[in-house]
Amino acid sequence: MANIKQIATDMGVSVATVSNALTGKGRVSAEMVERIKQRANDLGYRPSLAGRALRSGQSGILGLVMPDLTNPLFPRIAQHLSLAADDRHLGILIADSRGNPHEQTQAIDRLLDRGVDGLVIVPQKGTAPGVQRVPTVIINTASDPDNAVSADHAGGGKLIAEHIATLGHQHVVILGEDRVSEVQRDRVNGMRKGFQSIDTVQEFWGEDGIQQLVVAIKNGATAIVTTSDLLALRVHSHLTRCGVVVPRDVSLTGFDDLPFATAMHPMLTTVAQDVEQIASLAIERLMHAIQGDRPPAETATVPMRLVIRNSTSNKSKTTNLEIIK
Amino acid sequence: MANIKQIATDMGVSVATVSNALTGKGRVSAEMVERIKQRANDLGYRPSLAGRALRSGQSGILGLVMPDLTNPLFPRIAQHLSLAADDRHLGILIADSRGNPHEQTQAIDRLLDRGVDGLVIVPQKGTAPGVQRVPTVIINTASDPDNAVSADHAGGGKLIAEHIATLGHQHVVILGEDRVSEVQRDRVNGMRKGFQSIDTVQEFWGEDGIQQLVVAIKNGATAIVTTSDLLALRVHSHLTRCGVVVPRDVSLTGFDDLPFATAMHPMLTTVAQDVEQIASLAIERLMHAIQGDRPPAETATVPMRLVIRNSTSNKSKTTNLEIIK
DNA sequence: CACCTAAGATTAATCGTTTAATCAATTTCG
DNA sequence: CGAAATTGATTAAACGATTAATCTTAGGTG
Repeated sequence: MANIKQIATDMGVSVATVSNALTGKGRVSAEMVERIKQRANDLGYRPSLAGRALRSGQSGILGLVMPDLTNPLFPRIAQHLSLAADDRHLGILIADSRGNPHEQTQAIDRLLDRGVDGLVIVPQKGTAPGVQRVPTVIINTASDPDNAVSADHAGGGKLIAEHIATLGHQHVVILGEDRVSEVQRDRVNGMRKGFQSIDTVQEFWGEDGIQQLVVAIKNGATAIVTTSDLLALRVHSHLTRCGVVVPRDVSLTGFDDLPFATAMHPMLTTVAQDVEQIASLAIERLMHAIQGDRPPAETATVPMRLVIRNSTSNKSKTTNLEIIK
Repeated sequence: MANIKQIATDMGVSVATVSNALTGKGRVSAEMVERIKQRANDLGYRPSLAGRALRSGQSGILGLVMPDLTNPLFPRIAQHLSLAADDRHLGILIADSRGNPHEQTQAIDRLLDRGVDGLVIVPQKGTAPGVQRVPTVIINTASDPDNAVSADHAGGGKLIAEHIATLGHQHVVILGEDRVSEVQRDRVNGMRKGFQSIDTVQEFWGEDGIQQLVVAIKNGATAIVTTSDLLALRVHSHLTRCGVVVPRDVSLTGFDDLPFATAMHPMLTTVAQDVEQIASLAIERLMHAIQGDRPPAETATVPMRLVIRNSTSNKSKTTNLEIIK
């Protein structure tokens, strides 16, 4: 591996001159700069980031902590984070917090030990990682007052609820996945706002909730609004098994716009996060913080986008339908 | 940040002694070791990986190159790789090759520039990254002769085909996603092996292939065997729209056992990769190569596992069914 | 012409760790 | 008892880059 000393001796100058020429600092004659760059290029010289890191105290690496790497959102977040980081010549080191808060702090510590310059944390449900030794940005915890970037989950909930309301539904059920998750609660709260003008709003949670659906439909519910696409797929399966047809008998919505949403039949009406903007905002804030600028303390909220497909339709005419089973 | 020199002056010894005490090398009295460790602990000392990396020439970081971070397999690979790496105190740096071969080499270069000790590459469809400056293991290209770890895609194809054959189907169609992908071709080849005793085997590819399905079914096909779960979900949607009921009218299988496979109705019969074993094998080989052991040159093949659910059933009695549309 | 300035380059320290070479003191053994 | 071996510790170099301080030379100025 070619290093700076190699180039220096080749050109008969000091290492300092080479460093200055390559980084554009200090005073080096234009001609010398040119020759040094040429030589560096010929040698295929790549600066040692280890040497640089040691000297500068900065590793050029950001850590990404996810509650669970199999989280369906992880790929997209990772991808856009990675893209945004590439632009700034940063690397992304990943860590899995394996679904429990204790491992989460361990994961953070591992990254810290590696000398990451900053941290992007998607926190475990119900946890709020405290302030760290390095600049940190939290993703997707709307209620966290600290430096955070989040999709506007409440806004998204409101959006999809209003869509349902506009279609004329008067008896709806909100189905959440997990009460512990702040994100899910935010979504549900937003939905309730969007449903203010509606006669009957029921709220169910989890697997039990799915079981109650058919009864609710018998009692007149014409729309089911869920807090996740996976949940919606599960509901769709369950309803199909029970002879309920979406969207003819009941409208159904998801949340997050996962890849399979378009592969379903009917294609799922859902609400999408602008993951790209969230990622670039996160990196931007991190960079500011790393460079010592005081970051804007408030949470950055990124609007969600309603994606209307075929799983929602006007309120069906028949109020009570014949349910099989 | 506490460093080794700090501890040294605190204890009135040389930095070398501290280093030796902490790493367990060299000769230090047991009592001194104890005291130094104690002090290091009190100070919350964490060795600087940058210093260590510079000195040793090893960064303790592995690079993971994926064809596309949104690849549905990515989360699981990343997770298990991350776990296996943690055990060995290694970090995982991710890079996205953004779907094209050119960016793939760029991604590899970026990781190399960062001084990764090894590379795990899940290659772009149809590409075979050459030998790199650092030990490298390729995942999921069964035909690559070099150091590679792969699920036994052909074996998996054979497995699922035999399952269909056992159910009595005599007219089947194989549906592939993309001809360019070696993995997909391996799967299809395996399927053909499992279908040797069967009367009629048709082979379709891509979106066009989906369109031909209904005609094939009209002509007597009773099972559709696909090379991916996502494709199967899409097929299922399409067939449902056409009034074909799975598995009553036709059996359907996927490949990979993605998370949504159990959320479908019927739950998808598919074949699962043992991602955990692939990941740990990959890391293991990488470690051997990094430590200079000559690695086993041949490809490590990890068997796949048949996951029988509800989307497959015995050949239906009616040979030709009335297709709506 | 003497003096000051600026350009262009060098010297040497520094970041934190590892490790080969060395040294002093103690123990072992013929 | 003296030589040799062993133990416990130190010294100093090295890894590759950055950078403040310094030096040398040439050009400009009064």
